[in-house]
Amino acid sequence: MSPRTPEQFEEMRGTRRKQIMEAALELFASEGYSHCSIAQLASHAGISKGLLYNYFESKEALLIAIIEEGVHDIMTMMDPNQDGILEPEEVEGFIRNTFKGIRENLQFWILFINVVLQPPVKEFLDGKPFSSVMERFSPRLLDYFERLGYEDPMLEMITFSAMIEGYGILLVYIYPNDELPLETIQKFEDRMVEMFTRKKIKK
Amino acid sequence: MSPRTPEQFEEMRGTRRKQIMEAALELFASEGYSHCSIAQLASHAGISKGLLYNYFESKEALLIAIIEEGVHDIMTMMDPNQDGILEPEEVEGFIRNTFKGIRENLQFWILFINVVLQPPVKEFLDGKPFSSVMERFSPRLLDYFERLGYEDPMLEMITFSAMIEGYGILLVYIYPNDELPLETIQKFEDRMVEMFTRKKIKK
Amino acid sequence: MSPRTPEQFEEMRGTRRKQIMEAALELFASEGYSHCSIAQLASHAGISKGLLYNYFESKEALLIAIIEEGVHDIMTMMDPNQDGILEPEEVEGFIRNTFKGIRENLQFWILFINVVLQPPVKEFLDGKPFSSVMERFSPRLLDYFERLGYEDPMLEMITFSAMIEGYGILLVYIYPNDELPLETIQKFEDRMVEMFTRKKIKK
Amino acid sequence: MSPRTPEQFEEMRGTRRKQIMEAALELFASEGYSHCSIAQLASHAGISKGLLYNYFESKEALLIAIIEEGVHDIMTMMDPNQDGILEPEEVEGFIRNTFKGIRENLQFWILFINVVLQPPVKEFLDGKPFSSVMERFSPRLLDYFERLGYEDPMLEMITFSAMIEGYGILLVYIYPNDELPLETIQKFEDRMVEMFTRKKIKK
DNA sequence: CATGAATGAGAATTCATTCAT
DNA sequence: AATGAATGAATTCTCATTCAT
Repeated sequence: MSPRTPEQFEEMRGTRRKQIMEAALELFASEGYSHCSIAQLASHAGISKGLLYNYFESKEALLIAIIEEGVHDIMTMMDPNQDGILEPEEVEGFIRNTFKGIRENLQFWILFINVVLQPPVKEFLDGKPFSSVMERFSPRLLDYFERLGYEDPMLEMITFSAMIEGYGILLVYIYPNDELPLETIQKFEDRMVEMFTRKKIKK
Repeated sequence: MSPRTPEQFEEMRGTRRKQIMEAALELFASEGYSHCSIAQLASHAGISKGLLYNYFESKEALLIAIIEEGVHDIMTMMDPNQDGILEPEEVEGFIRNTFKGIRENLQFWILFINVVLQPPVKEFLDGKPFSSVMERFSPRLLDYFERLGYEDPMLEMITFSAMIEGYGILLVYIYPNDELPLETIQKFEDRMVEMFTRKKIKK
Repeated sequence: MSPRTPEQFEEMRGTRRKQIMEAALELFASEGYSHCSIAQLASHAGISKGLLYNYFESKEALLIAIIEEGVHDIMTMMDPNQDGILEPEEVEGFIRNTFKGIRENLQFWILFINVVLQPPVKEFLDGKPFSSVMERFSPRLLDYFERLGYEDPMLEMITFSAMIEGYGILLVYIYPNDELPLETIQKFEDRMVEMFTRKKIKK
Repeated sequence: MSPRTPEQFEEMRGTRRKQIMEAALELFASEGYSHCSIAQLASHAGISKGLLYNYFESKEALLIAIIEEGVHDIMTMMDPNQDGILEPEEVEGFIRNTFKGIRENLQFWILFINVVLQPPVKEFLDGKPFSSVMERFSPRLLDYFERLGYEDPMLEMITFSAMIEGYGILLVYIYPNDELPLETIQKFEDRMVEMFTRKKIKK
């Protein structure tokens, strides 16, 4: 066997890392971060405790890596064009993509809101580029509602945010096992699009 | 010095219990349940570790007691008439009272959603009369939207629930320090009342 | 109500003390000394923890008091004439009384061997007049077997002791619930009497 | 430095386990189970507290492991041929081996009777193949005495058991420091052999 | 790279004993 | 005399992290 090239090593590392993160996400989401021991995590990933530390500095670092990656994935899905001025089609896209993202990464979403709502864990998210999915979006949304002539842009933004977050909670907490009819979900999306992309005429 | 009467002891116990629960709620909400040690809890309540166990069987039992009391308080506030058929005025009352309840027990609310979203902790809520604030309410809401002629009662209920939950999340997570203008909150409430208490004419 | 006389107080104290000791004996014997908490003991005696300390300095003091009284009772039963030279009738009496004593105070006996076999607890028995039921008896037994012409007095004493102790163990450990036929017990006694009270002719 | 093989790990574990059990036996026997703290046990075994839990689930599990092994050793010594019909030579072997076993594992024997006599601890021995050293032996002994023509087989078995148990107690409790002359011990054994292996002629 | 034995700080919990009333 | 709330030291047990091999 010829010795592996540096690139091969690098790729192996990447694969392993991915494998650990996936296993950890599963466990974190189903058991809760605090209840998972390193031993459990390692065994669930099929490796030894020592090796885990070869890839992640600490349990918390592993968590952060998972969150960062997940948020990045979702953010990417939400809005590829992050700098311009929002147009109704973009808001519609945001709504539909967000919902799709939540549904397709439900496990991650569970972990995310768990983590994000834990007061002491919140800290390490501060200043990070993802501290909230909505935060970077807010000013542009406000501006958007303003331009479209909504009477109270702030109210619209609150309603918008609440409906997005509330939908996520519902999915995770009230209907965790696909109990929500797809048709209803579809209608809920349509309603949001309807509510937040129609030009208003100020009185 | 005559010995204390059983009544005196009873009163002492009641006061202490309250005091411990209040201190614990503060700490749980600000630090997260897992991060609070018994030592911290006791010291924050101004008592010894041992005494805490005189009042609560375990850390978890303390948490449960707090949740039970809090849920009871909120439930009481939401709907005193729990059995009849829902009328629009009752739904309006429910909306306004729920919001009021959340605002006035914000600390409890923080703890509640934290707990309720932690997978392994969720279990001990199962079968309890409050497993979700909404759960008991749902069937009557469905019936209510049906009677009022809403086109898709299920969709209405989902929207309703999502807006309530989402509002709670917003308050706790996005605007934890009263950063949300009261006026906007007021308008959000009004909008919900408007959305869910107007009789519809089915096509 | 006329105030109680000092004698009445004294008697009350005595009664209470007795009551506590009896309750404690029950619990110690059934649960084991280490597993009984003061709270359990007090509650089983129908009094408060504080009052228990009014009568006994400590948990250990309570145990010692029980042991002392029990040993005294058994010793009294075994041999009222503690100083003279042993005669066969006395040895027969000793055997029969010991067995009777064990049977009639089985609960105490359980506690006694438990305590006596616990290495660290043994200490506080050292130097006490009862450190072993047999100890004071041994020299006189040796002398007795000598006088009766037994070939090896030491062997007889060992056999004698072993049979007494072994019988006690059997009763407690192997047949704790009166499973041993009275007839067999009777014959065992008779055999011991037969073995240890017959004059021997040295070769 | 190549990593350790599973076999190496296995061997390390075995050695450590043994070492911990031996240290614990010493301490349990000399201090009493209840009085030994995990800290003491670990320090006496020269390891950290945590490591002890790597090998034994709990303090009680450690005790049970020790008892099980010890009983197994003694049982093996007592009677390798566990199923056949008893012959006098086997009974003689049993007597001599039992005594030898007790003498050579005196420390274990001390722990064993301590444990076995503690009411609440007794439970975990129930149903175990060794609940009493004698228990499995009893039916065959009864049958044996019957066949040999002893007048009251039950009486013989009781006497037999009592002398064995009593001897053990004597050794531990009355003469813990080799104070009993070997010669006397020898004679006691001979006497038991004499008593229980001579064919009787029923009247 | 890979293992899991080993550590030790810290967590929850127990309980004999004290003490104000 | 009587109560049980209150204490805090000691105990059992957990687990993230290190390290020799």
